[in-house]
Amino acid sequence: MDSKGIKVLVADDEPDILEIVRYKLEAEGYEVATASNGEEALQKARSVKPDLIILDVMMPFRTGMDVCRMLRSDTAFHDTLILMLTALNDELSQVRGLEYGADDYINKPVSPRVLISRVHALLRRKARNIDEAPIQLESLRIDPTQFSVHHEGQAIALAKKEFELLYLLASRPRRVFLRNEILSHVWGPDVIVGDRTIDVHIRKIRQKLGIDCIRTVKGVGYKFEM
Amino acid sequence: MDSKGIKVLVADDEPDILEIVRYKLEAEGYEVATASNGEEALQKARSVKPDLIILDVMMPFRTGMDVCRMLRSDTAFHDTLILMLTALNDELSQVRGLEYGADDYINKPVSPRVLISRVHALLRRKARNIDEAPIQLESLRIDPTQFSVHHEGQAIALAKKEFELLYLLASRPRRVFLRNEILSHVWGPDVIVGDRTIDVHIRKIRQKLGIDCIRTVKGVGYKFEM
DNA sequence: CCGGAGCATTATCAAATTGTTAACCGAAGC
DNA sequence: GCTTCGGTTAACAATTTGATAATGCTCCGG
Repeated sequence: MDSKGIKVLVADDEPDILEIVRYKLEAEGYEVATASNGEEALQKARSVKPDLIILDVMMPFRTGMDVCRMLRSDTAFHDTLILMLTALNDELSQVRGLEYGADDYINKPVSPRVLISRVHALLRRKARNIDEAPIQLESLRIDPTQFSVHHEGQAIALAKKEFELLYLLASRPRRVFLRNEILSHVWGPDVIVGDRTIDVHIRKIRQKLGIDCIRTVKGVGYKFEM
Repeated sequence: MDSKGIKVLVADDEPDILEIVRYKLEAEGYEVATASNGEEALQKARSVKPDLIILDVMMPFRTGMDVCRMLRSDTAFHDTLILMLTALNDELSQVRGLEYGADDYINKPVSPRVLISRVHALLRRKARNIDEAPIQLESLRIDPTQFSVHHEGQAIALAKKEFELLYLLASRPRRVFLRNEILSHVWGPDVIVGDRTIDVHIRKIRQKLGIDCIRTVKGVGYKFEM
């Protein structure tokens, strides 16, 4: 239940890899910025203020480790996640990446699947630690830290999946979420469930909330709108 | 699931694997073409124009990576999905598969179930290629992210086809779109529908919008103009 | 004025999509 | 072990959408 306006900066000097990673991340709903060298990565980090930075170790102008170290010494990036991509079996850089304060690192070559799942994991971790922002929309309050939903002061009990689904939709009011997106965010990227499963959960949410705030966009998906 | 008219090309030099994959894919309703070496894969790709190509890395005449790279350098295959089958633990080819622009890859041996689910996932993503740029023309706002149209603040509900048609026209104001162009963009390149179908949708849009912003160019097509 | 070409409109029907209910299954609690 | 709850699925109902046919309109040339 993430990727509401979550920004990821990807820095790699290989244009192809950059594009594939961008594609994959965007398919998961993240906002993606890219940089093709260390210097650009620093600049973009400052202008974009991403939640997560994926850094290739080997880059022109500044190495990923350089960038990592500089970001970490800046308090503005204190809780920005950094994921390092290290060269094949270059264990030394793993160590040093860690020393410089990366939150995770992956050995190249890396499959897109693995990368995405690590990204998810990192962001989930961050979300838990830092605390996810409660959403307040008119009289409806959705608080992920308490896992609770209140409407006009009344507590409404939602089951886990129901809550996650509602939280996803409400995290970006009026944006349409395709059924695929919903599946991949609430159920996970590779989970296969039946076609009617989403509907049923939507129905339960509508039923329990008692207010009409989830719109069906036929042939497309669902969106939250008060 | 639909998978109507979706074409998949499978290239592998193992006849048994080829047949199993073909069988599974056809059972899912895909149209399947096969090739048993790299050269043949290239030819078939050009003649069949598949939506997705499954490439074995190790093939005679041309390796899968070779084929992948050649296809990617051809603009006609720019948005053709490529799924690479790599030998077990052949990590090097993973990297290179990525560099050459495969959209995903799977390590052999692969279970048919997994293969099918990856294929589904890839095609779903492709299907969802909404251009995410909202269009704002005077008091009319067309937002593909929200799948919504607003005129002077008022939301106007359009059905999917109507929305896509309007979005196409509005994406290039004052440019005339021929009926063929409209058909191939909104309905797809190979869909055959009657002559009056476009008219009917145009009418519905005009009706719902309430403003006269779609001009008929007799004998030619339609254009958007505020 | 007439007739045809091309488009607009409307009604209608089939297909696609979603809503709803009930039943099932497994895991967590009692 | 029994019960409850959440999650999933299946089956069917309800709704919406898209496509077509039929008909009307309008512009034009003859």
